[in-house]
Amino acid sequence: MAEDDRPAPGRNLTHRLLETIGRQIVTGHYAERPFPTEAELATGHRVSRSVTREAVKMLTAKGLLSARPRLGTTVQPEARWNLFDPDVLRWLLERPASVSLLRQFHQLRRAIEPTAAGLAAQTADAAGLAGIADGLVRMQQAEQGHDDPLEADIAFHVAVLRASNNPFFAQFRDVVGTALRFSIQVTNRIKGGTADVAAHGAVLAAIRDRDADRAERAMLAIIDDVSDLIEGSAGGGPRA
Amino acid sequence: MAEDDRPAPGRNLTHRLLETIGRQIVTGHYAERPFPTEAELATGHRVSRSVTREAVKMLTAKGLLSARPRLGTTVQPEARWNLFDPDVLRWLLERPASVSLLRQFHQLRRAIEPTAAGLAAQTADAAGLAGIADGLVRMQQAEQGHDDPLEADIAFHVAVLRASNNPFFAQFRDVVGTALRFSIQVTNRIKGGTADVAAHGAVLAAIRDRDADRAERAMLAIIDDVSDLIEGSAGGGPRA
DNA sequence: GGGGTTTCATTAATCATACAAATATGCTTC
DNA sequence: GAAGCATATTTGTATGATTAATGAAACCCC
Repeated sequence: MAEDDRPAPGRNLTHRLLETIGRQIVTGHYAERPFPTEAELATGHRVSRSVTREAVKMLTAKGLLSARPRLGTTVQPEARWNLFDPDVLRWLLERPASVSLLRQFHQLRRAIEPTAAGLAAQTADAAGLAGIADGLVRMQQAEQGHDDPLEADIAFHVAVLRASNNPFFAQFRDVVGTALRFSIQVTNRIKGGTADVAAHGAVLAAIRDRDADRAERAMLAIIDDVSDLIEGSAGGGPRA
Repeated sequence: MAEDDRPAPGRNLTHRLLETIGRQIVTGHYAERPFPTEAELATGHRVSRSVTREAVKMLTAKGLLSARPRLGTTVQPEARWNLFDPDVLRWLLERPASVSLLRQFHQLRRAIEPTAAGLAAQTADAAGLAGIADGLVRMQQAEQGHDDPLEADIAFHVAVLRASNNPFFAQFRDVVGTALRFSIQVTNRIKGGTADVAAHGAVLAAIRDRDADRAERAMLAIIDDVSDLIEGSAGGGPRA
């Protein structure tokens, strides 16, 4: 038993078990075999029932599990999972065939980020603008080796989401961060060119000018640029 | 104690407590006063500590709480909440000043749904098309009093999200459903006109024709139509 | 034999209690 | 004052007993 029971670091036993089981579920470990009962989980992972129950309850809260007396604990269909949960998102990356996942990320970014940029142009306050400007500065510094280019890029995009002044858009910070970190792995060293920083600068300029339409288009250009790399060279979909 | 401790129906004690505390947190009950300790929660709600801990763990999983020894349990800043969690979404509606929330919903729908319609036009399979068509039929029947117009409307929009073949877009079914149900309350009886069904029919037609661009625009028209009602008559933002 | 009802076994749900670990707080000491 | 230490508080972990829900099997009546 416990064939995938790597220690999985965490603050306490419950979080460690949460990580272990969550990863197992998302990676399809229980796709065929039935999910164990409370007692089996507890003995299998050498923890008490309290710890087991609390971990199961957390996974239930994230939509991954469902527990009912007599029926036992069962894995929920994937459609019920809270995909925007940071933990679930992280576990998703650990399963194979994730190129399609990256494509889905970018389809989502394509919908969200241009609109967020447009909203930012309409509603961003001083703090919001400062955050975006700071992200751009970091990207410029990264070009000269004074900052991490990936983290700077993420900071810029997250700042735009925040500046939209809509908490729902801000929720996508994890998705965007994950997608960008993941892009690097797949397309292997795509960012860092000067053209890229210029394109980001264009977004900031449009937002500063309160030109929502231009901000949208500028952001869309950035994302399509990456999408093209992912698709090979098949072009970026609709909107001819 | 327990001034907002309505029974809150639920399968079991843990879920009942989850509902009660979750609603209290989201509605700002603990904005000023400190969050109680485990022991206080247990005695205050007349349940055992196990039940309390499991409810707290579920709220932690949804990003609403954070617990550390000696520090106690504290409410997380709103930016950490998993706003797309169906429970959190539902609790959000119970707090006042929700007109801005409705506006935020529609800003999100405006970003998501047109893109989803475009993707559906590109990738929808037979089942996806059938789902959308079924939603449209229900709307037509609702017009003649044979179905609930609100539920039919929701079914249509959710079907489009599903047909996008991107699980992330499908996640927004709760947001869209919530937004539509909520719209009814605020704008009071806006749907049901024949023009509305025709607009939805246009979306389906575009998707059937595999015309992504037209599908996007048709869906955008539907959403902007509702947005205009929400904003009074201030028009729908960018994209002149 | 068929259809409904009851019983039963299984499993999660709940309660209660004990002890362990972490860590702010305040005291003590230098 | 500053550093170190004792202590009290709060969450974390473990365990045993009991209750409630429920699918499945046994059963009974027709």
